[in-house]
Amino acid sequence: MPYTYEYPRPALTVDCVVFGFDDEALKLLLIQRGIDPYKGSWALPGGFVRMDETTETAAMRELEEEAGVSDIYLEQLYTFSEPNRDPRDRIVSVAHYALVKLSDHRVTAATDAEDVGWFPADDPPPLAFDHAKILSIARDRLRAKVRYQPVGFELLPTKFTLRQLQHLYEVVLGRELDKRNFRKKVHSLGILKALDEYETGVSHRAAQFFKFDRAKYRQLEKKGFNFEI
Amino acid sequence: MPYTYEYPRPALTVDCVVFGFDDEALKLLLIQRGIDPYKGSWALPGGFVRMDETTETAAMRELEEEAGVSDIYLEQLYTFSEPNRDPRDRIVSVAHYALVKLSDHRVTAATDAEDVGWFPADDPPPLAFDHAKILSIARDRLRAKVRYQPVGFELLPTKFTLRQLQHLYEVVLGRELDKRNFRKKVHSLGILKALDEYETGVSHRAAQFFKFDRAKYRQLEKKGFNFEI
DNA sequence: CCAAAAGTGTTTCACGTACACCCATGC
DNA sequence: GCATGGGTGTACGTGAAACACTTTTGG
Repeated sequence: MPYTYEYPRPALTVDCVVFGFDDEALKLLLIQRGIDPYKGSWALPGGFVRMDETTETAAMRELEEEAGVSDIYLEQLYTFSEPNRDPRDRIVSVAHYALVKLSDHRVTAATDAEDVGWFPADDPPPLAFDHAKILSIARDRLRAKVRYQPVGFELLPTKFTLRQLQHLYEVVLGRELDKRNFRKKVHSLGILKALDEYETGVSHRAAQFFKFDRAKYRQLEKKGFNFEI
Repeated sequence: MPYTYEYPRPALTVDCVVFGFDDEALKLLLIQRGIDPYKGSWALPGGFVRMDETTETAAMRELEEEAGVSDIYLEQLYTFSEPNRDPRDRIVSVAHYALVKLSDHRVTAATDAEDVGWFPADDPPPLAFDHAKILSIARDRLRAKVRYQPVGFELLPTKFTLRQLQHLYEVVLGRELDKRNFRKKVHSLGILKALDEYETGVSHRAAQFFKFDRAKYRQLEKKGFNFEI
């Protein structure tokens, strides 16, 4: 125990709320804890912050280590500091939230985790610590953010149909959208590029695939927009 | 040095960006550091988080201790964790921002502070550590928040004129607003109560005083609104 | 030919924006 | 009486919202 300080210090951890989308529902990445406390419970991936990294770096590292997930969109959410949020010790946690393309990420359990998996973000299993509260705040943030930032796209595969995009917005916002108004709005933003490719093997008219216009997408990300649909 | 741990821990502090409004400009509360590092420099008020308090509690306590400011609106802003942001040690800081009625708060220097004062938020003196960056993020947040939350009111005295309210919005948003449209919008929100009181001693028609309808104000705070003016 | 989803325009209404004059008060 | 800011209404344009039918494909 070589680390000694004049005053007591809380331990500092990160937790990650990782959202994915599978064309049906919004999913949440959880790990099953392999150690106490809450051994066997499902929890948000996360861990201790090292002395040479920012919390964002720590969050990315933990996701890679615990779930094999890398190269994702991630940002800071909120810092949770209630003195008794962890039964062991005073632990302050900086929560982050992340968006991934589910199709690109096969998850694999690793250090400190017995298992890892995707669960419905609106109906997860009981969570360890105060993770249910963290999740709730992350859902609110995603719902708010989707209205003025094109973050929704982080959740879709590179090529996608307008139906997929609309369904994603419907799931995140929790209500149905009008097809014509949705398409009008999305096209008016000018961030989609139509591909010369269509769905195959569907028993109805094949939908066209789209991808993003990266330049315009970044531009819009910066100045924000108003998705009032 | 009685506090030892198995792994190294960053120190945890809070910093506070306190905004005030004096009918002219947006002001910022700063303390002059009485101890090294950056002794003599101006800095955001703040200090170490104790083991039995949340960061919000710590922020309130430090404001009371260092500047004699209490009973204010305060919320968490962002956590800064760059490993070299403090030259002494690895210090992670949870920044908060606060809004106060300038007229209600005479500030007084105290512990660890040589002096304390209000400075123009858009043109402060050179700041210690990474506090200029923290201030910049706080200003962005205030500008964004004022559009969908009635936070502006936290900055005004209990009784105020529509002119004062409009001027506050002009200062925060950084542009002039149309008087008639502003009044139409504010009245349509229904959160003001006209008082039977008027300015005195002014060499022009006396303006009417208003205060908030607390109930409707809280309601609107919860569900947000759209101040697109 | 039937089921299933793709794709496409127009009308209506709410709200943001621009804009000019009379009123009350102190000096 | 004049300088100063308080207080008021209307017309226009943009953008969100509501809404129905034809097209394509597989079985």
